[in-house]
Amino acid sequence: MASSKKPRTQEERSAETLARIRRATIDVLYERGFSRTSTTEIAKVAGLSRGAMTHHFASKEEILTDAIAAMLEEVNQRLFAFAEEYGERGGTTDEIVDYIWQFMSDRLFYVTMEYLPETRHNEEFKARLIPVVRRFHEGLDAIWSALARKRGVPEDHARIVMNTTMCIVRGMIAQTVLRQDGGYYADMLAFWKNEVRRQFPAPQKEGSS
Amino acid sequence: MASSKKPRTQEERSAETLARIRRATIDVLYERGFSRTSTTEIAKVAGLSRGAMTHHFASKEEILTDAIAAMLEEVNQRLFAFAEEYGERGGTTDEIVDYIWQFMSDRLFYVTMEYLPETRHNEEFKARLIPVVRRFHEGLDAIWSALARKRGVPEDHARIVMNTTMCIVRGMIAQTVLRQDGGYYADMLAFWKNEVRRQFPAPQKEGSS
DNA sequence: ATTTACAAACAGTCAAGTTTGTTTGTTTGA
DNA sequence: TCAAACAAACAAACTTGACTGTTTGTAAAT
Repeated sequence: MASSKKPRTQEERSAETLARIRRATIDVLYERGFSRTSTTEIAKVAGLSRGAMTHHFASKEEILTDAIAAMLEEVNQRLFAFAEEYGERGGTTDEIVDYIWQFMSDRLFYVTMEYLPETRHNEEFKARLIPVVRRFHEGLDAIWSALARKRGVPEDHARIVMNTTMCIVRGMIAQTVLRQDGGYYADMLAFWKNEVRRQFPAPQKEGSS
Repeated sequence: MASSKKPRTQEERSAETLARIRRATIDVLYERGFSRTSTTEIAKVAGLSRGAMTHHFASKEEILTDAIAAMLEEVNQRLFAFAEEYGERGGTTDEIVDYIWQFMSDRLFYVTMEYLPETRHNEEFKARLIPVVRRFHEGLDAIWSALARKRGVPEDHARIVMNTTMCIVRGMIAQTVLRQDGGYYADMLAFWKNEVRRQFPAPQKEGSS
């Protein structure tokens, strides 16, 4: 019975364990909710002992903020990538709205709703998250600024439309918790896409109406 | 040291105590957050013993759902009252948006954000809240339907604009938790009021553009 | 190339503090 | 006198942080 485990460097072990903890934390947050999220459960989902976690993190709060920050950073990566690709390609406004709706409703904002209220009651928690959230908004800005330049729309105005879009999507996702009705949200999204299209007139072709 | 307490009927005592518990529950929920809301704290804020609460409610969950339902019912009352008064008077669309923003950001949606995620993980909780939330939306519907009839706009369309407005407001309030910037939200609200105005052309006068 | 010493990574247990539901006792109104 | 309204104490269950011990990798010395 030779051990089938390949030897890994300490750094690799550490990095992988941290990743496991982060993933487990977000999973538990999403599936069980903030008030039910215990370090015991996180360790179980991560397949680790609680003692191992105390080696990597000093407190529960540190585990949470680290996991959330890592999650947002990852979203940022994808956001900037999309912004660059989109800027070169010059896509439609509909596409942006769909993209935002998609990645927000795919767990991101549900997880956000779990920890967001905590920041109202925990200054440290809030202080730790504000910088990553700022970066998140820079990522969004990159997308809409690219669009604004292409369409010759003032960036200030683009920013307002962007922020409004984000708020609509947040509000819609919040509502999905108590109201499940696909058509309802589809109608609203369609309506909003129409409005955004109006705000960003297409430069040459692609005007469908 | 004669007791200065006036004798009250059992029903009065009971009703007042229930009201105190409800108020305290919402207060604690708003100020301390869902995960920090304990029955001990609620009792303290209500100025009651925990034992007294167990007489009125069988469980913590019952205390919470009762308080939340009562809060929403009270909002509904005001909503329907506004709808009636507004319908007779025939106010502006700006006014509606302002009104919604006002009562949503005055604690209502902050409290909602505290308990909303819980409904994702607690079916009983959710089942108890869905009917009151439905009534809440009927109240909103009453306002916008009144407007739609006055302006000769299809009610379906009014409903979409209404729901979008609600979602924007929800999303904005959620964002205020991590971003405080009065001007930012003022600009967005102004932009949105403009959009709503476009969707509901004034019947005769009051066209400002 | 081993051996040896050390630090990082991990597991498991314990005690202190909270929280909730229950139970028992007391006061107030019908 | 009886029941509702309230108070207070209790027990069981959780959760967290701290502490102790074991394994795994690293690097220096032989």
